[in-house]
Amino acid sequence: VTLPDSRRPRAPTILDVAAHARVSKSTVSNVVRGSDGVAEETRRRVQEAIATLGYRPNALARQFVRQRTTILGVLVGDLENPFYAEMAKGVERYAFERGYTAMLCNIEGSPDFAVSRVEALVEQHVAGLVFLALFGGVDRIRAALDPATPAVFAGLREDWADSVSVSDRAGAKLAMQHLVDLGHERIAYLTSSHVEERASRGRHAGAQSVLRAAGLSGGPAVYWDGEGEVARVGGRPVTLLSLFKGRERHTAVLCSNDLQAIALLEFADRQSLRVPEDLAVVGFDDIHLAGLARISLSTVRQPIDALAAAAVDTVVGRLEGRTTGPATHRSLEPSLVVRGSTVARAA
Amino acid sequence: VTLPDSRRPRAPTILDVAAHARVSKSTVSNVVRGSDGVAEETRRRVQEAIATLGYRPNALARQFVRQRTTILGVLVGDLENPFYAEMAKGVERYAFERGYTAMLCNIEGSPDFAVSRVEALVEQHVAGLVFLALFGGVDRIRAALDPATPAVFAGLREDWADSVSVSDRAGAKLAMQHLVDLGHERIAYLTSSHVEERASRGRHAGAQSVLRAAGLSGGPAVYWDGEGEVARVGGRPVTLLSLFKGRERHTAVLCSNDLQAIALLEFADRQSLRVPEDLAVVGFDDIHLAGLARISLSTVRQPIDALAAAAVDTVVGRLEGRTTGPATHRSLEPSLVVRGSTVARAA
DNA sequence: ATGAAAGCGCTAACAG
DNA sequence: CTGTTAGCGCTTTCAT
Repeated sequence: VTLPDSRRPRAPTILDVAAHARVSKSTVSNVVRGSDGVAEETRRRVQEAIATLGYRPNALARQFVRQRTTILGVLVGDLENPFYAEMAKGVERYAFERGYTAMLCNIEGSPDFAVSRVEALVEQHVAGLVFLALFGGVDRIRAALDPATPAVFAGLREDWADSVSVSDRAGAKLAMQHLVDLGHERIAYLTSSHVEERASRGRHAGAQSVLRAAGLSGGPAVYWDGEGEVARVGGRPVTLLSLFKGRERHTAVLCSNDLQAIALLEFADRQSLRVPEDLAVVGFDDIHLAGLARISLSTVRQPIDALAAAAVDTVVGRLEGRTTGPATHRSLEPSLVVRGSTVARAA
Repeated sequence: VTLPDSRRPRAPTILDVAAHARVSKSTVSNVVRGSDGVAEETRRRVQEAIATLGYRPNALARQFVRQRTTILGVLVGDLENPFYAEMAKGVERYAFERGYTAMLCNIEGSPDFAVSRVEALVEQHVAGLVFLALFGGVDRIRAALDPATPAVFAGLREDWADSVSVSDRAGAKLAMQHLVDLGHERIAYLTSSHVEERASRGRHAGAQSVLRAAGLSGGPAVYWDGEGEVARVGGRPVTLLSLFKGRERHTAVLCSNDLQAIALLEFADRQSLRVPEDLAVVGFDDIHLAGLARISLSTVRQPIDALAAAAVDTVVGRLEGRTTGPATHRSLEPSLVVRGSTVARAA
């Protein structure tokens, strides 16, 4: 693939352009960077030289001398989760529009992956970081971070850095109130290790508060990873099915994300539990999938595109000096999308 | 966020380490790069200095002097399509395992996006490129490419560069033979602009050959973008429904990818066409989604993880000089996954 | 408005 | 085995 060195003509440098245009390399640099204070006539000559030589600035050299890239590092929870995929897509697009290239790293829910990816990104001197997720070992992550590199959390919140997210409490409340309004009295909150701790706690708290206000009793969070028949309540294993059988059965569930809710629908189908008659299910995120007729999952919608846009805005604001000072926290509004998993469709 | 320059201590450089260890910077460089020919004792001293100073090699400087990065550029068709998301995930992981960082760019099915992303990647001097998709304007893409940067196509084939893919013909044949075996006599081939031309043609050809061999008549490819009621056959609009109604109705469809097949299931549901009784549907890719009980889509499975692994292997092979010479083309085997969209489940 | 010059931190010959 | 040296291509003062 590579030609022998002697035969491959070196790409033209700023020096070649300078010679061709009979100016100094500083002037060429000024023209290339669009700095003002270059005579119109000179600028023209330089641009002509650039064109005829086919000069392309060497990004590596620029990055080196400035000790800064125009790369935005993006930490993705798991690309297989459409929520992250959609967020990642949005972030990539907005970043590109603003002149940054996105470097997506998939941390697959693993703290070790997260740390190694952050280290790689920092080593690359990325201009900024966008976290779409964070699992475990916050200390190790923070240690790997360069304090001069702005970071923003999108779709989740950490106090020590900028963030853009929806209120987990508010979202969970919307969902819970909907279930309570439908007459459900025993409603479980299902979460999993794939959902960030803090987000999950917020959602649980929101759920509890609605239940209390309605005079109903809330239970502890139930952990279920979306496969197998066994869940955990307060660290003790219980069969998932036991939650939905017997006198004390739950008739509705709020899931901590759509993927889990869909897995629960699967489970219900296998167990011949009718949804929504025997079991109402609400998810969280509103991934596209949730809207398919065959899934038809009621869920709490996160404004994914707006989150992505705001997150990019936030880091870029720091990078361009428009924002300084302590961490900012923007909160966007969740909304409820009612579908067939809670309300039987009119036939 | 940034401390005043005077107060932020410059990160230690190779020179500081050299001074501290009382050796020359070349020796430090040799130790850092793991080059042999360094006395054990010296190596120890240097490593100690590195540790006490907390020295971290400056990747930007290295990249600059070598005029090469360890970044792999990855062109993704559309992250919202789980097929690409799963591929991207695999590529990122395998690349990282081999010491490369992946830079994912989403081209969203647009030629302009593709060109601009490739330009950005080339400007960054990525070590290699992995194309998971390619839409239109191949010439513009090739023009933007640096001939010294190896590129590989994963999941699709282009003759002018390395590729790893499954045979579209073989895959389509598996699917078609399945439908023919089930007794279907009028089977449509549905494709869309989101599927690469070449792949789509291969799948259509495979489908046709099975139909001919069975003495059945194949038709032209039907274009449908997954939404709306209107499709196009040979450039002329027809209502999608007309394909499935009347005496000449098709009783089965082979779709060019799973996402389209799922959209077709939606359509069928809306039109009260029963699947598989009135209409059998086969997809292509076998994204996870296809296996959900509520979707249960029969499909042609592409070995996504193997494709990703092989693709990374291929570029890395070029980069490390293990492969030279003309473009290589690896072909992996597709397989058929039969589910409820073609065969009614036993009750 | 333009030019001269000093690096940025590292690699890679080449000498010793 | 270790040190010396010459850049890589660009940005950025600082003179002119």
